[in-house]
Order: sequence, then structure tokens, then C-alpha cells
Amino acid sequence: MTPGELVDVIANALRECVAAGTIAVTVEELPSAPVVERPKNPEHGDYATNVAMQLAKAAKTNPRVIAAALADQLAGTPGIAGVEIAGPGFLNIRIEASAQGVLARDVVEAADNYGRSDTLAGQRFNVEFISANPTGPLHLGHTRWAAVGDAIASVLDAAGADVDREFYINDRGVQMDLFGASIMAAANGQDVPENGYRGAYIADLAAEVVAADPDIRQLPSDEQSIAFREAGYRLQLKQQQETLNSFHTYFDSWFSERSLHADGGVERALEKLREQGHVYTEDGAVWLRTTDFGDDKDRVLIKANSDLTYFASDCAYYVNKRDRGFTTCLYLLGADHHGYVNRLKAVAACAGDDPAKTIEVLIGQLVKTMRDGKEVKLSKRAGEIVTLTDLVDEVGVDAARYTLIRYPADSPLTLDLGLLVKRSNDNPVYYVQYAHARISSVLRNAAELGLNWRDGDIAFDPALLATDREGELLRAIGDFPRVVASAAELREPHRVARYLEDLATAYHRFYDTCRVLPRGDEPVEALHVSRLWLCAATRQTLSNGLTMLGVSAPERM
RNA sequence: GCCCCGGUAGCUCAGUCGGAUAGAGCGACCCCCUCCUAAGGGGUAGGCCAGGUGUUCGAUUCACCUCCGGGGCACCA
Repeated sequence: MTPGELVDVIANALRECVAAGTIAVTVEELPSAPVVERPKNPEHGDYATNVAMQLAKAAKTNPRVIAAALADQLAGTPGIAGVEIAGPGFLNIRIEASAQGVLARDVVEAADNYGRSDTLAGQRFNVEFISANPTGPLHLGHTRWAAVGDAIASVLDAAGADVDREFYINDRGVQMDLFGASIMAAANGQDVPENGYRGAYIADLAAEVVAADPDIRQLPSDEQSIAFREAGYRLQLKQQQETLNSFHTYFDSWFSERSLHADGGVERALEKLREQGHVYTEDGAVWLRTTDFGDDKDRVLIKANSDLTYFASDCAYYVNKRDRGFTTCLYLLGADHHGYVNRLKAVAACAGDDPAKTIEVLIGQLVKTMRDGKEVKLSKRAGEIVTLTDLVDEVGVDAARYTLIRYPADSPLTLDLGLLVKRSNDNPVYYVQYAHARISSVLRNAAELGLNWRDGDIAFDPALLATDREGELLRAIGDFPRVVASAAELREPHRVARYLEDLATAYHRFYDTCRVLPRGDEPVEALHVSRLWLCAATRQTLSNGLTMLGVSAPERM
């Protein structure tokens, strides 16, 4: 019996208690999904529920009285071995080994689908993340979202949502012009322009552009700057794309800001906002009255000099996303953008949407990087950049991704690069991967012994998976769907990582005390076969979880 | 000044709607391989959950205040 099934069993039992009058509340006061948790203390049973305490107030009785009524109702339910009332009114429930053990077979048969659900079915998410300017390499600040954003998208997908990963290319505006001018200056051996870009990569880009087009330097200054900008843009964007590919982060679309301007998207969006009646002109500029919807101040769309603001692009981009049919636009932004939250929501409201439904902004706190106890500053100006590529070169994709994903994105994170490299073998990712490799090894050995656990003569018998360690492992496996669903709902993929660590621990503990394969001349028995099913189920769950995080599940280590 | 995030073991951090004795990894110390991967398992030490007030059967969790860190306030992009 899985926790999900147990929830249903308890919910039914509660309704029957109410019908029989043994619990004095109305059906409406019952929780639709009573909380079922796994107690830390094994003496408290396999599962526990606090529903009696929650109903005590409505029923105006002692929680233990309610717990007793529920316990009577649950006793005798197939699969339930025992029910005890404990403490202030907890109900501790024990599951029969056979009812718990069938999960091993269910998981193996579900295969890649184990853990998937339809809790978010019907929702279309646009998950936008990174969205760096194409004016430099991706650095560690982008890396956190490269890993976490991708994992959020995967987790949403596992929960049944329709998900697009999108990278918004800020390929328009002053920064792009500065970028072009900086490359041109480097190519011609001139000083870096004011506020321009420094760093070795600018010189590298300049050299590459000139190598591909030696005549570029003959162009008049204005044209040359644009030519360098466009050539540098193509190279830099390509490099970003390759970097992300190497980091196993793949986007469904690379959305160009320029395209919004080229195809009239900006005009259409402005028109839409006008129709909704939130646009006005003042001091020669055109404004959006975002203060109608909780923003601190109104925002300029078109400056007095008739230039469009970046904010105008933001509005057009939002309208464009909605036109493409996305029900929820997820923006994954850095902490330095938190001031945008209210104005983005105001944009949605100005466009006639309910921002509570269509916009969701997740703010990722900054990653502070240390090396040997000293802070490493990320400074494009100074040219000292810890790039995503550097990180991957140092610690590998799996370790880098996993390390970034296992912490919630909304808490500040300190990474010591030196430590990360030095202790790479102690990184939790290897602990989880090792469990997967270890199981793979056991299954390989079984195959070499000619032991056909899956459809051989000796049948799987769930009742044989009856030791404490086997029970722990089964319950850990059984938690996976709930963990994935809550990770999706809360947009917190770190829960999956932490869960995998717990699952790996449960497996290692099981392995330590439960012999799986027959040794020496021992005959193959149902216990061996049943434990192999349990191993296979564990491996499948580990693999599904790691895949969701974009981390590989190795057969050997 | 206003807004956002954080303060939990020596270090880095978990701990959805309030629950039983606050957890993990690393670091320290001690055990466990004639047998399926020891990148493993078991154990010891280490805590005023920043501080205060309130809400209640019960607060690390919720509310308010204070202190300490990080980030943000543009007709910049």
C-alpha cells in the first residue's frame, strides 16, 4: 500500500465514522486528503496521521476519542496490520509486508513513468530562465538557474504539465551597441570605450571576427561598429548555446527581443494595453499606469525622445507569451531583479489578465563563490569571470548541476570552489549515483548467474520483503510520487535531490544487512528473486529522479 | 526611508499547510569487508533553531517588533 492509497483509505474511514456518528463532525469538515507522514521514530509505525487532532476542535472532543473511533474503523482493513493511538492523538499505522512489497513490482512495471502524475495536467507553462545578454560568457550567476530552471521544468513536466523552456535573448539596445564598439576597439588596438566591455574574451571575439572577415576594418566607423556587433553577437550566442548544451540544459526556444520589434509585436502589445485603458501621455513620454495594480510608480513605455524603453519590450514579450497560449508564465530571475515582480504582475493586470494565475516570478538568491576561504568576485568589467564552462571543467556536469539543485533557489548559497573540487568524491551526487551503480552491479551479477528474476520459474513474493530494512526501503520508494508532485507544486526541485539522498541511504542500509544474491552453491529461492525486484525498483526510482535533475545515472563507477 | 531573501551543530545547509526525542553531508573520534562495488554501514561528541512578545493543547514553523548579513529602488539595459 502506498502512502497515496493510505490517504484514500483513511479518508473513506473518516466518512464512514461520520456516517455512523462515531465522529461528531460534518462531512464538509473532513479534510479531503488527510495528512499521512512517515514518522522518524520506527516505534511510531510505518505511517502516522494527525487527523484526529485536527478534527478535535470541530468535534469539540478529546483528539484521542476521535483517534479511537478512526482506529476501530481502520482495524481489519486489508493491508493494514495494526493501528495504535499514541501521544496526544496520533494514529500510528503499520502496513502488512505483502501489501507494502507489491510496490516493488508496480514500480518496475511502471518503469520510466514511476513518479509521474497528472496533478498539473492541462496547464501550459512557459519557463523562462537565464536570459543573459549575448554580450559575454555565461557566468556562475547564470549557472544556478541553468541547473535549477531546467529541473523545475522537468518536475513540472513530470507532474503532467505542458512545459516550454525559453531563453530570452536581450539582443537589442545600448548594451549591444557597447558590445560592438568594444570589440571594434579591441580589433583596432584602441582603448576600451567608456562603460565598455573588458576581458580577454572581447579580444578573442575581435580576433575571430577579423579572421573571418579581414576587410571589416576597412568599413567606416559607424558601419564597422555595427558589423562587429552583429558578428560578435552571432559568435557569443553560439558560444552560450554550446555551453548550455554541454551543461545538458536544452531550450525549446531562443526568443529574440529584436523579433518583437521586427514583427510588430511591440505595437500590438501597446495597442492592447491602450484598449484596456491604462496608457497615458505625460511630460512628452508615454506611460503605463501600473500603479493601478500595486506597482510603486507608473512606468515609461516610450521616452520623450520617442525611444522605446526596455520595459516596452517586457510588456510586448508578456503579451506574446500569452498569445502563444501559455496559461502560466514563469520568470526565473536573480535577486537583483526582484523589483520587477510587482511591475510584471501589473503588466499582466493591465493586459486584462489575472496575474495571480498567469504570472509567477521566482527569485533566485545570489551565489557567493569562495576559493580557499576568499570570495571570488564576478566582474565582467575587470574581466575576472568564473564562467559556467570553468565550473564544469573543474567539477563536471553532474556534480555542478547537483550541487546547485540540492539547495532551494530562494536561499543564498555559498560555494567554495576549492572545496567542491577537493571533496568531489564526497559530494552527495556521488553517494546517490553510487547507489545506482551498486544496484546495477548486483543486477549484472544476477544475470551472469543466469538468474532470471523477472520472468523465471520462481515468482516474486511481496510478503518475503519483511525485514525492517526492506520496509524502510519500500516506504522510501513509495514516497517518490508525493515528493515529485510537491516539488512541482512548490517549484522546488531540491526536494527531489534531498529525497534521492534519503532513498540512497535506505538502499545502502538494506544492502548492508540483506543479502540479495545466493552465494556459492546456494539454490535460488523466492527471497533472492523478491529482493532483486526490490533492487530493480530502487534503481528505477533513482534513475527517474536523477534524470529529472539532469544528472546521469551511471551503471558503473 | 521603502521593498525582497536569509540568520538552525565547527563549516555548508535540509526541515510545504504548526506536531512526538530538531536532521544530513563535510570536519573530529571509535567500530565493521574469507561473501553481491567500503564512493558503503554502525556509533560517539557537537544546538538558547539570532533575540523578544503574542496566537494555542502544542511554535524552528504563524503574526508583530528588534538586532545582524545579502540584494533592490531609474525616461539604465
